[in-house]
Amino acid sequence: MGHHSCCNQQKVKRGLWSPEEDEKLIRYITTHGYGCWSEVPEKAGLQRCGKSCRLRWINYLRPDIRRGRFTPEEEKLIISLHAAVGNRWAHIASHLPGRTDNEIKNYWNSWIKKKIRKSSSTSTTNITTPKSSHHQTSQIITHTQNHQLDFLNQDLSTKPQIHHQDTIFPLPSPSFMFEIGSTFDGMTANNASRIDQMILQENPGLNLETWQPNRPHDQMVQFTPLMDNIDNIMVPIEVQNNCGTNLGGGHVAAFDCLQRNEINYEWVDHAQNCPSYFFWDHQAENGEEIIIPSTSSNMGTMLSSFPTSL
DNA sequence: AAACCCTACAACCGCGGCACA
DNA sequence: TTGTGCCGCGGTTGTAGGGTT
Repeated sequence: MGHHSCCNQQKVKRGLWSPEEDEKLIRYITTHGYGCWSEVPEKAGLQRCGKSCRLRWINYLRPDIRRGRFTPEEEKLIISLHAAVGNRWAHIASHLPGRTDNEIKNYWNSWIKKKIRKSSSTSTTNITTPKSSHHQTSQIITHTQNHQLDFLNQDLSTKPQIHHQDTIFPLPSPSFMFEIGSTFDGMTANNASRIDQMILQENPGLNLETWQPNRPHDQMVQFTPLMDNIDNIMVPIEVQNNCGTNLGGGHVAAFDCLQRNEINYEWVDHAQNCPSYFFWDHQAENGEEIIIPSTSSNMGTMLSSFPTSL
């Protein structure tokens, strides 16, 4: 027998939930919570297995669920996220408040069907199903290294919320900045690969002087994510000396325009082929950057405390 | 009016991962 | 270290209800 023999017991009811069953479950969960799902059916007086109760509550009964059609914004977000992470429905759902993984999965599957039907009924060339677009995106992710997408794997529920009106560069949507090239101590740092255009959209017209007048060689680029709830965007970089020799590579975190006082680096020294990390604190200085060495363990802490945009 | 088809979405199933003894 | 129980995830199936023939 497998893990869930409880669902095969004869007394356990299956299939659609009746309004009476819903009422029992709602009454129980709202008064007792749901610490242990396996205990819920008995305590709530239901002839169901705990798993079925959990599913019913999560996907249908919980009060913060959002019903109705997906908005164009939600649809765009789903498409972007799916392009980035594939069929990780729970992860995609975590970016859409009130929507469940099941709902998004169902929506996507019907959307796929529609698209396939549409494309097969029109042209035989240039057919693009979501599956093939995902394949293309996977190649991009591999190329730019998976680390660049670490921000997609974070639990965003506990992140501080920042309001748009606080931004230094007023934009209709949250934005991030990072250096696409900079010069320091006779070395240059460049981002090693192009930014995934499906995830970030460049905002033209940034005033560099406004950013950092004492470092005119720096090239700052401002990007707006095509998805909400993004923080900690990791951009691959390479550093060369003034002869063009590669000194190392790693990732630099793009930093939020709203709180541009933190930059995190993950750095791999090409000569020693070992990772080291440091934290670049802009707030502690007066126009001078101070590099504070740190360990890989507190790197994780810093990344998780990276400011969030909404 | 009845049979059939299609679609949306609710619900189930098996599996992997985790916690704990 | 291993076994067990549980949770959560993603794939899949079932079903209600509306539309079409």
